[in-house]
Amino acid sequence: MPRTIGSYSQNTRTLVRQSAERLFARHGYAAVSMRQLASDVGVQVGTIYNYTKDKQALLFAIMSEHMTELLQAWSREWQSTDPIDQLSQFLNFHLDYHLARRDAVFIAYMELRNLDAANFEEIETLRRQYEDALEQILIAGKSAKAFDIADTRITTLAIIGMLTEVVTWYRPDGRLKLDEVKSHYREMVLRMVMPQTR
Amino acid sequence: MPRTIGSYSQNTRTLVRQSAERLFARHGYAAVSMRQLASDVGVQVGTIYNYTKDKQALLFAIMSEHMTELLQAWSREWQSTDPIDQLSQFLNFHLDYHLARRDAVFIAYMELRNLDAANFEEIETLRRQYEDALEQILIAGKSAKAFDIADTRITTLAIIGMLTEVVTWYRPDGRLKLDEVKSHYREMVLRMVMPQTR
DNA sequence: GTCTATATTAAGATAGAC
DNA sequence: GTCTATCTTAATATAGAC
Repeated sequence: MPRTIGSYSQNTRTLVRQSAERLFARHGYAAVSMRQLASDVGVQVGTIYNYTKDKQALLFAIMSEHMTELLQAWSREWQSTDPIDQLSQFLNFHLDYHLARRDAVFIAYMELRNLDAANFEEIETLRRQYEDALEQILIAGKSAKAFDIADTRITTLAIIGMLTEVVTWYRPDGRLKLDEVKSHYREMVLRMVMPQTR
Repeated sequence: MPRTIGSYSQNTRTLVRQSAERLFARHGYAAVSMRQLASDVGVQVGTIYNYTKDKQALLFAIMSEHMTELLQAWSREWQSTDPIDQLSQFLNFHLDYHLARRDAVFIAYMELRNLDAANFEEIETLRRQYEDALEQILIAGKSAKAFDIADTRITTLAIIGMLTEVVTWYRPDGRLKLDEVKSHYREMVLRMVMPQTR
């Protein structure tokens, strides 16, 4: 039987990337050896170096592409001009995207310490851009008096912290369905930012 | 000049512990070698093994003592019976305690992957107890109709996620004073749980 | 593109002298 | 209690054959 083009066998570059992402997320960058990675891919260690300059480049590629794709995906996603809708869209987008890419997310949050100084700066810039995307929504909503927020920066960080924490415990077969989780978070975040009469 | 008892020179056991906590927090458990640790303490590597069975025992001791002390400190702290006061006390306590012990906190959140299975279970149990301490406050407040909370477990995790995230960015010389940070978070959390008329 | 073999360095841990 | 010396294993990375 002839090989179906590009279907049966993934190329090694892809496999290296997938294995690295999974292993780094599970055991941590520093704890994973190039031999372990090679064994997981199913090649010998020398082969890995055909696809990456060194171990650091592998980590940086994973984090950098993750952050870039995250920013691109959000820029494609958002459209509404109503502050509340924008915020809801962001919450849904963030949870969907992060839960679908748990390994990359985990790495992006946990492995900052293991980046070279130059690589660290680049990733931090991207992360900052993502935080700013949310803060812009809060700022616009505050100007329009749709939101009542004392400090948009703090609120931005609080919301992202609270949302990202979901990645550490959510399981598809857990007590709550994803839609329930999303609606709970939507309610909590809206309460945080909407004008109140207490 | 005679040595002042217990003042000038800390004993090696203490130094090993302090160095390990700082180095593990900065570089990650897996990335720190016993030689690096010894050098930081100012002894040779053989000496380290007079104070720990192995590297894993060092990590477990740091995490286990941190979690135990955290739980003890909270049990000493809380007293009020009014739900809103209890929650405010928890927020203040959590931020004060976590910001004062950033290294241990960082390790306790980042290095779970590097614990042996048995050690992991033990730490998870302690962490769960701490989460439960907050959830008990929310449950009691909900029963007393002081709080309006759809799902106390989700709200517990959201609050802890949002508070702990502060550790990653707060700096004593930053834009906001600690008291300002605390009051912003108090406001956000109270909005999340208080009955609303929107 | 992958393998084997190897260079080099460093890791965790222990034994025994002082 | 600390040091030096050492065992053993494993790490990153490269060279060169197939």
